Amino acid sequence: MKKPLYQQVISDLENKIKSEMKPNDRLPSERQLLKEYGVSRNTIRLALNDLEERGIIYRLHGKGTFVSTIYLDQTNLGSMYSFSEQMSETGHKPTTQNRTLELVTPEEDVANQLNLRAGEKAYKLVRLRLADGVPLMYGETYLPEKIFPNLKMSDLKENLYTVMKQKYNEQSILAFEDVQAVNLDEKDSKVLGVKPGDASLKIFRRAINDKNVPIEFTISLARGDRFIYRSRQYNHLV
Amino acid sequence: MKKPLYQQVISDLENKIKSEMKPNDRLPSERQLLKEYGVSRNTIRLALNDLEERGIIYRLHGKGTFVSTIYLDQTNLGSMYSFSEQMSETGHKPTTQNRTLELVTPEEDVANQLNLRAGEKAYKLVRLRLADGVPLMYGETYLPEKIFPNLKMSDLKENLYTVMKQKYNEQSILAFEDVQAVNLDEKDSKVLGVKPGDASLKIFRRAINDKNVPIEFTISLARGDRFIYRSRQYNHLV
DNA sequence: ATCTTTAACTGGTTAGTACCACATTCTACA
DNA sequence: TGTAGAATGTGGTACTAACCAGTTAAAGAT
Repeated sequence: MKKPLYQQVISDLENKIKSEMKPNDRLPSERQLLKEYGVSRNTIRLALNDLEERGIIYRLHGKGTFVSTIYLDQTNLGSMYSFSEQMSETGHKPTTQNRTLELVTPEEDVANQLNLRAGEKAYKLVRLRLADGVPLMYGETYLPEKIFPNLKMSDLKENLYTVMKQKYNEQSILAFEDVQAVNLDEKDSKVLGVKPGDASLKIFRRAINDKNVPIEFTISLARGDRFIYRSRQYNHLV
Repeated sequence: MKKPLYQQVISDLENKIKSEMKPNDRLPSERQLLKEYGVSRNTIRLALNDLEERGIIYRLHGKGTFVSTIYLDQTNLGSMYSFSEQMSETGHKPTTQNRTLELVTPEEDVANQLNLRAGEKAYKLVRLRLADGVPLMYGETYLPEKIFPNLKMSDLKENLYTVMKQKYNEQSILAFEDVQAVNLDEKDSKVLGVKPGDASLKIFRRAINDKNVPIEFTISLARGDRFIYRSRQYNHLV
């Protein structure tokens, strides 16, 4: 499985930027890059578009293409829609401890979030996420039984979203996330390995599939000193 | 001032989608669109890229291009891009105290976020936001002088984004927001009217205009017990 | 010397063509 | 009557070739 050309250019430029360049340094012009890599300008621009979109570079008409500043700070871990992906991207080794998986009748608030009727059950999955071996995030995930029947711990060796897709052909198109700051209590602070009272991000995530049916509800606690929630907002007002 | 072709295609497609199409409807194929609009495939793909990036459409290799589900639901508030709007929608009376506005040479990290060169100045605006008279959020906003020359306190009777648009014809298309949980120190806790050590959301916002030029950088502190950061995540990963 | 013009950069837009990879349908062979 | 395979449609990648539109610095005129 060989990568497309422009993705190779992306990787290469990204590495060079990371290792050899400083913020606001100028990159070679598009016409120079085209010669260096032996590809067309189209391909170069595809690669640069990607880097620009991800905030790694910025372009100024008539002046050139430059290294952004935001890129370097490693602490930027991004929003949590896929913990493992984001970790890998930022060069950290992500691990997940699946602690418990049980079939429960959820509390009313959780049931509401999942549009469950009285008595309908859901799987409750408790996970601890670590980066480079350090606890970073603790999460309780609820998955409706009617959508994910017969879910097993052994399924969860894979990424959760992979399991959803492959075993159940379910996929989250849209997720709503609410983020709140809380002071950790004794118990939770112990789990995350910090002091009681330390600030923590509490993230509520509600994911729905393409038919607007809720398929996941997760409550997470993330260490305030190590986790940054990142999102991007588009304003298409026109 | 005539728009580029592909932007016309974007507007036109966007209108059609809004007025005539339903979620998951299929758009004409790229090769059909190319004939309809009398432009090259390159141009069509540029337009579709934009719509895809903004979550309005999604593409499936071999199958076609489709209308996303998210676009319809009007609740387009996304996040905190406009404090006042959001508050009104939730039924609270928002007020803003503009405390200070001064022209400063920002620290390096702020300068970097705004892509300012050494010595370039920015307006620093300090604001306190209240809901129903209770302090809720404290924010420092930096605005590049070269983009907003001659900014005055009296301009700020209006909503900041209204001023940007009307006085300077600037508009933020995309904003990156990083959200972190912190424990408040003595000073900040006093401003927000809570106890030192209380958890708070620290929000970094970097907004750029349609030319990818940073036009705003804001650092906010929001009361953890009263403020929830809300966002939505689209996954058309397939 | 100073100002104006021009030339030579930069990224931005557009056209046209070709082929690849995935998905579906139609067709021909067993 | 199936089933393998071809044909056709979709988006994805890639190249070539121009020209447009800002920016900067060199060349020229005053």
